[in-house]
Amino acid sequence: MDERESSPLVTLDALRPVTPPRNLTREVVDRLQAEITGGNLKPGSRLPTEQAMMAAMGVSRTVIREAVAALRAEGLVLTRQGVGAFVAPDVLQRPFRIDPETMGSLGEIVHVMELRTGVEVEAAGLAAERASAPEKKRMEHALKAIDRSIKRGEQAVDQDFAFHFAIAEATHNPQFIRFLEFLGSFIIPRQSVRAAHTEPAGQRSYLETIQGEHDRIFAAIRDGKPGDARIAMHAHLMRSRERYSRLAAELARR
Amino acid sequence: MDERESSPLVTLDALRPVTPPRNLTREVVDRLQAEITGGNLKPGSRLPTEQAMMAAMGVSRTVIREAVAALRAEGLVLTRQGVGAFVAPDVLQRPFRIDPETMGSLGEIVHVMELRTGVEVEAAGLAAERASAPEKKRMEHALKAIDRSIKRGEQAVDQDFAFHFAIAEATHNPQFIRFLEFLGSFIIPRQSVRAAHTEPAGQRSYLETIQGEHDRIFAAIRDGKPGDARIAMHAHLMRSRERYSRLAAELARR
DNA sequence: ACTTGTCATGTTGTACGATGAGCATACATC
DNA sequence: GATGTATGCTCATCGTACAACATGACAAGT
Repeated sequence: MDERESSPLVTLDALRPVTPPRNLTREVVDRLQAEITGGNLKPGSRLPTEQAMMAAMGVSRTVIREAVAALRAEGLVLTRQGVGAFVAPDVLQRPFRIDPETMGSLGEIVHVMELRTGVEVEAAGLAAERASAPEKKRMEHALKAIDRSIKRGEQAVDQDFAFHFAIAEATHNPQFIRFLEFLGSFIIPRQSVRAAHTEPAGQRSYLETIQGEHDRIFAAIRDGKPGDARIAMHAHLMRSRERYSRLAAELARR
Repeated sequence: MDERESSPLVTLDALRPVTPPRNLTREVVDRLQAEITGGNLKPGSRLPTEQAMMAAMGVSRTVIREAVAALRAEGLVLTRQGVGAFVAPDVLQRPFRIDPETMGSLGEIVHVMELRTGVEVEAAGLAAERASAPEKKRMEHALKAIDRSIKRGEQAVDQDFAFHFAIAEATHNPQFIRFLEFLGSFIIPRQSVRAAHTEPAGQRSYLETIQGEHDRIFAAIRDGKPGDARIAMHAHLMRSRERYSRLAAELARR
């Protein structure tokens, strides 16, 4: 019996990356955050002074200050020079996040696409009400850029996004622009999955079908028909969603 | 002519809270963040050393360290003692935030409501496709709770939200639930403005009108009609938006 | 009585020096 | 080639000092 084969250090469980240790700043952030979210430190209330926290936690002022800077960046705390640090009044207003880890699952991608559908349908309706002539021109240019990309045998990913972005801009509502930018971070995995499952000839036909849908969306916006724009955008995004729903179902069967 | 009446300091425009100055840490955070989100500092790439940044920006190491702590808290940067600070690999996947400061403006409230419209319209359509019998029951109970609150002379704020929340749950998509929770943080100012501008008798009539709209939404969902659900929800939220658009226009004229 | 000015005290913001801890690389040894 | 050691670099923490800001108390003026 070889000794090395029974050593626990040779098992796969041990041979994985070592997690870096937490530093003191992280520890202080977590403690203060727990006090805030746990309700012991109410919105608007004043945190202990730096000196008091130093004494109570046994760390230097640097660690306290860096922790407060971190909490400030997270929007949990406001500081006023000469006065003190305070729990932010709107502390419960946390950001909306999509965990990138969940985007590895096709089912989760579909969920995000459903959310996107709602936002983009409403954007199309608002754009039809509000788009200026230059903004309509921009959409038209974006459509032409998609055409050119398809002719070159490319997938028109960036150009596709630019078209949708132009619609968001035409809403004259910065929240739509920002939300689409936010969602833009999560579009890439979708595109790569598309590339992986479509043959070149079928892919071009597919892209041209999508471009037809784009044309219908644009026509409704150009002609100032919000209802038509919504319907066209909804149909366009519904088709993409169905494709991914089918993929998700196939993978679930494996 | 009294001198004080012509002094510019007596006008309402000057007599508002003075914005505290940005500190150096904030300045450094914004600069580094711009480099990261602007693409000059790629995910995984190493930031300049603390000494280099001190020299380049003309600030002390304290300011640099506090800025890096803030960026770390926002997930943009990872630090390794002895090695350096690095742009986080998944840096482009940022949270979606609504700045609470902007919610003091009625125009911005309308923007957020427009975004919410898109999400809730799609949620209503999906709920009509997917709601189970218990979930429909939950919506029905929520409607009854609104009725009871109105009869008591209350504004049914929480009950109203519960009805919309039940719809989001019936989508079987956690992103809708999470987004509505996220938006829930911003609903309160809307409710308070509503209270300030409606007389008691008109308010009850208004709430009953809204409840009629809720009934139409619920009927479409219960009967499994996604198109009708979307139209009813859109009409419901459009009316709220128009009210606030009118308020914003009135305030702009003052 | 009310308003303005001054001063003392407290608190955050910034800067700097020092030491320790962790990491990567270079070089020596086997 | 593998292992051990030394060195230099960089972040983490601590401590001191001064600047800037804010608040409250008290005095002086009207």
